[in-house]
Amino acid sequence: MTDRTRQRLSAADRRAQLIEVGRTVFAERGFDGTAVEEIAERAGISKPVVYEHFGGKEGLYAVIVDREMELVIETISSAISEGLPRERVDAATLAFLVYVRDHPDGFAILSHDAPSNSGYASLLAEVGDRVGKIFATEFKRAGYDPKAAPIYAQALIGMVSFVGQWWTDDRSRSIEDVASHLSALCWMGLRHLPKKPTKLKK
Amino acid sequence: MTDRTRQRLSAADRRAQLIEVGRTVFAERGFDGTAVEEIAERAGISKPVVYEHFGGKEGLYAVIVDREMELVIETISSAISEGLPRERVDAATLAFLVYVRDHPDGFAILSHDAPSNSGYASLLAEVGDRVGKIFATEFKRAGYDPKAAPIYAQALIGMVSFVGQWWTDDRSRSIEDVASHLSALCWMGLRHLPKKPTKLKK
DNA sequence: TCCGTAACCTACTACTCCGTAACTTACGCA
DNA sequence: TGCGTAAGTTACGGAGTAGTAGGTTACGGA
Repeated sequence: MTDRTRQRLSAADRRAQLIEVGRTVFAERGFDGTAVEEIAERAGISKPVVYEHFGGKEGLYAVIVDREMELVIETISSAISEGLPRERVDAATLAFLVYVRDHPDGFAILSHDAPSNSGYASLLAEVGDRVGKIFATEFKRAGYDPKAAPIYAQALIGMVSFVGQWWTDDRSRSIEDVASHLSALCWMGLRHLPKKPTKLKK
Repeated sequence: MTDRTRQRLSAADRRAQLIEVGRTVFAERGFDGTAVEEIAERAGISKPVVYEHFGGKEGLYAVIVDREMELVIETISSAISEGLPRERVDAATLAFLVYVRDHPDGFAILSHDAPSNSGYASLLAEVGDRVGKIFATEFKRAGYDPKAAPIYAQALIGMVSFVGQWWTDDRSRSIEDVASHLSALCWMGLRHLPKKPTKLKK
C-alpha cells in the first residue's frame, strides 16, 4: 500500500498516509481489534514510526475520530442551514446518506464502539449532541420547548445512521430512494405516509 | 456476588447464575473487553467452571444474546399486535423504553458491537430485520410497497434505540415524556409536531 | 564530498487472557 | 458409613500485542 520501493516520506506525508491507512484498518477491525503492527505493515513501515507520529494507538485514533466528526457535523450543518423546513429535512437526510456512501470507513468508525475511556458510548451520540444544540435554537424561534430539542436530534441522528448502516450492507435500493422514504417519515410521520414518496430533486 | 461461604450450586443453578453475572460484565466491558476470569471471579468460582457450562466465552455470550433478543422481539411484537395504528406506535415506543429502563444490561449488550464473526454489525440490526418482516405484512395489507418496510423498521428501531441510549445517560426527563415526544415524531412527523405532545395513558 | 539529522528498523520487555490438563473436594445415595 | 460422581481447583501452555531501547540508513545542505 503506497509502497514504491520502500520510499522515505517527509514527516507530514507519512503522517497523512498513516491517518488514511489507520482509518481503513480501524474501520475494518474496530479499535480493540486493530493491531498497531497491521497499520504499520499496510503503510509499508515498522511500528515505532506510528509511535513517533502519534504517541500511540489512541493518539492516532483520536486524530482520525476528530477529523471525521468535524466532517459529519459540517456536512449536516451546511445541509440544514437554509431553505424551507421541509427542504432542510430532505437535504440533511440525503447529505448524511451521501456521507455514508462516500466515507464508509469514517462512518464505520463513528458507528462502532469507542474505546471505553472516551466518555462517549458511541461517537454518534456526540454528533447528536451537537445537532441538538442547533435544534434548540430553531425550536426556540419556532415556539417549541427547547428542552425537547435533544430528544428530536438524537431521534433523527439515530434514525438516519441506523438506516445508513443497514443500507451499507444491502445496497439494493438507490440512495435517493432510501433518502426520500426517510425524509417522508421524518416530515409527514407514519400517519400521512405517501404511497410513493416524491423523488427528491438533485 | 452470590457468594455465601463459597456455596456449591447445582449445575442448573450455576448456569443460571453465570448467565446473569455474564450479562452484567459483558454489558460493562463489551465482548472483547470482558475476561472470562472476571466473570468467574464475580460468580465466586474459578474459570474452568465457565468452560464446563458454556464451552467458552462465545458460548456464554451467545446464550445471553439469544435470550435478550427474544425478550426484545417479544416485547415489541406484543406491543404492536393490537389497537389502532396510532395506539400501536405509542405502545411500542413506550414498551421499548421500558425495556431499556428495566433491562439496562441486556440493552447495552444489544447496542454494543457484536464480535466480528457474528455476521451482524449490531445485534439491533437483527431486531430491525425481524420487525421489518412484521411491517412487511402490515404494509401489504394497507396497500403500501412491502419492499419499503425494512427501511421504516430500521428507521424506527434506530430512532428508539438511539434515544434509549441517550436517555440511559441522562435521565432528567421522565420515560413517559420521552416516549410521547418520540411517538409524536413517528406518527405526525416534524410537520405537525404538537407544541406539547399529549401524555400517553399509562 | 562530507556530515548532521530526520526517518526508519530490529529486537525486545512486559503483559493480558483464552483455553486445557490433571488433580481435589464434598454431596447424597445404597 | 463408605463410595461414586458431580462440582470445583490450581497451574500452565501459548498466542497476541502495546509500547520502548538502542542502533542504522539515506537525504540534503554547507
